[in-house]
Amino acid sequence: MSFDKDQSAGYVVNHMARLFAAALTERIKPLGLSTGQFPILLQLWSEEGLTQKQLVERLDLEQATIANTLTRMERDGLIERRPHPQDGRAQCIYLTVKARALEAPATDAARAVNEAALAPLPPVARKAFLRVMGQVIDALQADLKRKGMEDAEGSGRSDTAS
Amino acid sequence: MSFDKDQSAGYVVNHMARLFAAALTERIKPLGLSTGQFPILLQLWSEEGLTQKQLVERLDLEQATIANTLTRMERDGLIERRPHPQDGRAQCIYLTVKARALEAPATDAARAVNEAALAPLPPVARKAFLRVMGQVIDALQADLKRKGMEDAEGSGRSDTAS
DNA sequence: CAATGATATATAGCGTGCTATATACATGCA
DNA sequence: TGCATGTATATAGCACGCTATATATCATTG
Repeated sequence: MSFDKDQSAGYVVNHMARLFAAALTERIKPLGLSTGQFPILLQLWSEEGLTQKQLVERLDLEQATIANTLTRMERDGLIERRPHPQDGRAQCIYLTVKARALEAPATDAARAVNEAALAPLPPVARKAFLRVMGQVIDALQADLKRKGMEDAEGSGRSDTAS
Repeated sequence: MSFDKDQSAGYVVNHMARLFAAALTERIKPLGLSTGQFPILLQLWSEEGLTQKQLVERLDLEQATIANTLTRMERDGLIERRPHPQDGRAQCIYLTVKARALEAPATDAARAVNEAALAPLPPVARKAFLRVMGQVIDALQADLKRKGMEDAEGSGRSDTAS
């Protein structure tokens, strides 16, 4: 019957995610960074010269999302796109000196956010929290995959209706 | 030193939130609804005729966000904005017949998403998960409040620097 | 009653993420 | 070689959420 949003996992997760984003924004805005750039920077700090395709494979984001974020990062002087030596369609993404210098302060900022968010939880509960979120992520990915297949089949055969 | 995104609460929460949104979108798109409309509908299903201000107070969203979503909902034939009888600045938001009819299927869809997401968790763990998320939300809100005050003070007095 | 300040809503502008589609280059096969 | 197909990136267009600001009305006070 009734639907209490504060008891709905989806609602609470969304709210929590927006608060995480706000807290991270507060801390990295002074560095000239924004939240969407963070995952890409994280990847490039550990492995530079990747193509956009490789970034897409490593981050759980769509190609178009990454392309747009890269454009903003180029505009902001964080990355350079250099032509790929073998493949004329591809580009290799390199960090600027400026972006390389931000690794320590930016990861410190992210750690501070996590620390603030998990402050009320003892270490064991923190690990449990991450583990549970991993399970939920897996369950949702399975659900999306299942749903996608159902919908694709349904258009060809209609005997699944009964 | 290293920063593993899959061990970072902020990253994982963001990922999980996007999956929740995708799963809900799959299920309510056939109803002609989108995720951002959901919290507003939930509120109006239980209490119609509210003003925008009252919605802002009840939902953890900014006024501008709600105003824009209401405009899209009006466009989609889900709500009507009627002038407030006493206050010429305000409007009362009413659901259309169409929107009222969507309560059962839409809340069913949301319940199905939560069920799919929490499927791997036994009931006790589900409750614990919600409880922990509540704690994290409180901690982040406290952090944002603290941060906001610090920044405001800092511009007036500089003796906090040492 | 007029001016001032507060309040309700709207708008501008941006970042993030998505789907769908266009474009440009690569590759493989007739 | 040339054409079809595939792949890497770009672009269009949208929803959602935010901050900052404009506008219109209310309420208060001189």
